[in-house]
Amino acid sequence: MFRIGEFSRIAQVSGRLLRYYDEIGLLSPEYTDPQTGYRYYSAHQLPRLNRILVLKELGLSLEQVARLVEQDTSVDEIRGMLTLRKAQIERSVQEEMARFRDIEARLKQLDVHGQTQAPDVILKSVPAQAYLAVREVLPGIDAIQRLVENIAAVVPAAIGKHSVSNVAIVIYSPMFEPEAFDAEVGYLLAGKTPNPVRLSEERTLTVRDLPSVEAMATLVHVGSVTDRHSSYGVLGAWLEANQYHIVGPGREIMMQLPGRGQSDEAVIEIQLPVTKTPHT
Amino acid sequence: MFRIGEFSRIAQVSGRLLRYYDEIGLLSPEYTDPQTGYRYYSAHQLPRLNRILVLKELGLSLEQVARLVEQDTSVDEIRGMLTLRKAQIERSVQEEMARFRDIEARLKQLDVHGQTQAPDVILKSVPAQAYLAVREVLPGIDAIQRLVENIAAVVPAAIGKHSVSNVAIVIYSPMFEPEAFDAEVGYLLAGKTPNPVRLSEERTLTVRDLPSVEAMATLVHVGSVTDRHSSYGVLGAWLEANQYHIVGPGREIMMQLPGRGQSDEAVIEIQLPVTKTPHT
DNA sequence: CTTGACTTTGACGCAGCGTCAAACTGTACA
DNA sequence: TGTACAGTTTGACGCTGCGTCAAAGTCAAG
Repeated sequence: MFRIGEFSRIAQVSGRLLRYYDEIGLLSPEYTDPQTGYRYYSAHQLPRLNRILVLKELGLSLEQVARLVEQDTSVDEIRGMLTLRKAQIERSVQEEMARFRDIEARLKQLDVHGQTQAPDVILKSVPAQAYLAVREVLPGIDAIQRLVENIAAVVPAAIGKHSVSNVAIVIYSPMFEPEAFDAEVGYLLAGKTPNPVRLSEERTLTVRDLPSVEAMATLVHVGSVTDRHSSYGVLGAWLEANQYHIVGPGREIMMQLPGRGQSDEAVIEIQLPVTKTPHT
Repeated sequence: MFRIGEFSRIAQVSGRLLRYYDEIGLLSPEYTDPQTGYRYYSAHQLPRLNRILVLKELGLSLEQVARLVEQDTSVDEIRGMLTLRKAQIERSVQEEMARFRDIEARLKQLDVHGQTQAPDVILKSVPAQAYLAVREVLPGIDAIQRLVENIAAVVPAAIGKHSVSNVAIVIYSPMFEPEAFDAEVGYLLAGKTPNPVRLSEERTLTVRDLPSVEAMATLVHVGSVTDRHSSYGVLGAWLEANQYHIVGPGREIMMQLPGRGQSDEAVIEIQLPVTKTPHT
């Protein structure tokens, strides 16, 4: 019989660990003196402790380890837990390697451009959204901008400030036709769905539904509304580097409209629906 | 300006996270109402939040993230932290893959033998140890066993129970010569170094030094002293599976001597010094 | 009997929030 | 103008697996 100090030296573990395992019932000393509380371990408990240690090193939780070291655990259950853990490891290795590549890309960017200020791309899923908008083919980006301002001036007043959230644009035309934008412009809705809003003789905003998107590569553009292309460039580079490609119409959410003084900074979240490119 | 709820929906994070980041000074709202404590966030804070989120996803601690998002952090420091993290990831991937292989081996063992009771191999380093022993070439395992019993009966009484720890055997002959064991037998010492002990006319135990070993593959054998070979088999299989090979004399530490009733179970830790086999 | 090495229980700390709980605030509607 | 309800505040505990004191009790040697 060993006292806790000697036993811990033999097994190369700390006394605190042994006390903790006793506390949670994972490994109790063979005998505990009821007077003094002193713990006495036997050499026969070493195999159990060792098994606990190796299972723990495999990354299993102590709760799982506790199940596995009970001898009444069926072989099937053991197999199940190990198989599960194996799958977890596979996933975590994949994730770690993705992080690794991401860090490498950032380091390369640091070396090449010396810049640390590129906006960050975030991959997220967005839910379906009610949308009060009008779809049109517009002759240029400034036409869109005027329409946005027009809508921003009229709509909140018409249906109540509290039931709209942000101005959003959905761009259906391929990115590279600057002369004929096929786009939807309008407000994302927050509260209950309102009636259509007449903007002018030719334009009426109606309620539509923006579908949910599982994987949306997004980035927040801050600055002038006219130089969004740089942000699109960053997004495009990210897609390429991370093996994604575009699978639908992009969106732009105007988190903050530019001030009328025209030099005020706008904040726009650019969103592109994507899927993982099957890697060769 | 958004209140915390809307801002958290926009950024796809929980309100609790935003409050926590405020608390630790990582991201504070642009304005906090001094009367009510209400937090008001601006769209311009989204890029910072997003940067925090991606850096966190890279596995950096919030403390590190806090450094990186301060704009007065030098490019070199950023490079250093990312490079460090990259190295960490490499290590952790290696470890995960080792665990993966270990689990696979255990699953295979489950399938083939249906057994869950094989003793567990533990890799550890052992420190140098004072050792009171005699070295001899013995004609067989039972001769060793008798010598062990002889020593166990004489030595503790001679130099005091408290200054010895366990009987140990060091085996210098290659494992496969059952007829001529070149071995050291004696006691590991705990307290101060004693004088030599005369065991019989021909045999005297002297104090030596067991060198420290960095990597020792160990396993605890429980049962009869005569069937240690099965445990050696397990150890050998482990070495092969994990790409280790033996680089020195093995040891056996008798954690628990067998009872005189001869059927009593002994507990022996078998130790083999190893190094990693360079993989092709 | 004293001393010094060991051991006991108890408590806090860690990282990064999730998850209540109790008490306020803001606002839409009647 | 009152009220109901949704949103917000601070505060606290929980989680995982122990490491690290601290104060108080125990053991064995001299």
